Amino acid sequence: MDAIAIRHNDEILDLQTASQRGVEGEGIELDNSAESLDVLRHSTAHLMAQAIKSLYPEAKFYVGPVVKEGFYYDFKVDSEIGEGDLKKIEKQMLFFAKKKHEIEKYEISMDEAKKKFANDHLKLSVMERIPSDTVSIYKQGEFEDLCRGPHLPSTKYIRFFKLLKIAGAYLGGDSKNEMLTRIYGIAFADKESLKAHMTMLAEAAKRDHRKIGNEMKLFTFREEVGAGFPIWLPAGGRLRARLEGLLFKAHRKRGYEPVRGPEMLRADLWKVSGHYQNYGENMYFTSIDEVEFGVKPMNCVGHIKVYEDELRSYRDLPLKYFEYGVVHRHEMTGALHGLFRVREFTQDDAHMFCTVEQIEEQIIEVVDFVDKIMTTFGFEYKMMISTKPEKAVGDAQVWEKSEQALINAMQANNLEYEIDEGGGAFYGPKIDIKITDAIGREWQCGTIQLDNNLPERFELEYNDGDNEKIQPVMIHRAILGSFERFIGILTEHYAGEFPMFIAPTQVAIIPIAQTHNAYAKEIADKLIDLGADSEIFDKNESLNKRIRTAEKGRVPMIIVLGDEEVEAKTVAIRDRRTREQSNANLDSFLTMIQTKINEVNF
RNA sequence: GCUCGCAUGGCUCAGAGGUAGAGCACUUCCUUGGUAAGGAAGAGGUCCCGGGUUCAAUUCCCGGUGCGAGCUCCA
Repeated sequence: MDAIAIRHNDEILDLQTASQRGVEGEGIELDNSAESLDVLRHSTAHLMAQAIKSLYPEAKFYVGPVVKEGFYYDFKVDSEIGEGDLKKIEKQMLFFAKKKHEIEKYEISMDEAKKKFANDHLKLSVMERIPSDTVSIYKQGEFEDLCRGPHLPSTKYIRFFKLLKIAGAYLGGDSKNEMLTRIYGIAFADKESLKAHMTMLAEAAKRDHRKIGNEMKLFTFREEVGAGFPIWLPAGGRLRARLEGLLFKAHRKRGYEPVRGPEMLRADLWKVSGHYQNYGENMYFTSIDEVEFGVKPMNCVGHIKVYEDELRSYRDLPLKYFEYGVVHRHEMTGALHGLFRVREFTQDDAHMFCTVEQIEEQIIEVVDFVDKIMTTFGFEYKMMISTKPEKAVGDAQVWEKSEQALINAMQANNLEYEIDEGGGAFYGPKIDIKITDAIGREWQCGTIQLDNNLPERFELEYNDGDNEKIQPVMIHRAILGSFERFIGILTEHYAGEFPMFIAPTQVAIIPIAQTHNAYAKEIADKLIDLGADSEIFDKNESLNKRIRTAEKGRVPMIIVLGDEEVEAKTVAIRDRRTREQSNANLDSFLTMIQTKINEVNF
């Protein structure tokens, strides 16, 4: 296979640039490696621009970068372009690809470039952001574009691509600027990968938690209730309660104490914490007896008040408080999205107060906790450590020690992690947990954040062995993040087919005729004693209909009861997924359910 | 918050300037069925809200609210 680019001193250079500079390096072939796809997608974006230009000669182009999920190009045309035009553009792209245009590169000075694109205000504004004196132009056929590359040697390599969606986007991402048209697309080195990607997208749409949540009656939203305020329906309530229960026990086992702060606290406290000044526009305020109150957007202040309830000794530390904290945040309307982004949600929040020396062991413990939970749900995950940003508060030494503690914890656990330099919060470094779901999508859930700021602001302290007052370190952490978001992710991860231990209903019981109803009820009662929820499908409908209804309800286990079962004290088990049937006696069935429910412990 | 689009029974959707329809779900009756839709009858809608145009608006226009896509934001 031909090389489409080379790696030179850790830099990816296209062949045009390499020959221009007269350098050589390890060849990169056209495959689905990250480097290769980068080049391919970048060139596909250009091919799209070429196609658009030929269809809409007045088109002006802004930027067309490669992003995580493909590429896009922002541009402006006079006529309206809609979803339906994508096919047409794709066709034109194939036409140019088949022409096998060589992609040439040449450099001109910034002044020349400004002249060249004098009547293209979009390109001019791109150039304003380029500090260098010369710019490069890439040319394929008639089409030329200002670009830094790297690009393929020829359009002939572009074959497996798809334009995905069309949307508006502001010039430079600033809503004060004009709106451009953006088309997103994706490209791969081979047909199979493109197909797999398209299948994944279709699968993702099928798994949309808003759709499944509606079908399974997990939750709903109502216009009259307000945007971003979810309503939990009974089935969702059961699922959520199971999750909460499991997690509660897991916290207790690890020495966390349940606490609870009020929903609203006096605004003065939010001034002390700094939220009033820095997060105020996301908060809801009200006034009670002429005193201003703020509805909590976070739980830390409440937990600080728990800490302050007694004089603390180093012997007490670490102190670990947890709360399923209901918080309100004023998210922008455009950001709201199902359960993923709401204005009221419940965090599985905890705060640890400890000494600087204890940071590392605390982190290790949390990381282990995270591992337990995420592997139970079948998520792969990785950690991202974010270090000190430009704007930061606190002692430089504490920063350094904190960051080192995070890295040590990773290494001690042999965990894969990445570092986001300067990505930390202003008050401390953090670890974010990114999970990968069943169809390969990444989600950010948990986070562990060290905080030197709030202990300072609230003047927290403990007495050390010499009876000196020392400021404790505060660690914020959430593992699921929020129940809302996590249940949304779980719904998509499992496509609604929740495993037994969190399913809203564990067993569907289908008595064949009315004479079997008593036996059905008897089993349902026994299941409740085991902590399992069941639903009896005894409506006046055909057996087939009731089995179908139970199947569509995504209940993990279905049992059918008739004369034989009543007589022999057995159940006929139907596996929802395989549609296979088996028989078991009642006791061993109950034991099996109990085992399945209890086998999960975080 | 911004741009664009959408809003019709519980759900999924069709429809027209002259006050509405389908499927599923629901109710009642018949059917008592052994593993993915048995049959019949029936009930149910201020066509999101507020203005405007019109003899007449659910339909056209404006504003609001909610939802969707994207941007932006995310202590």
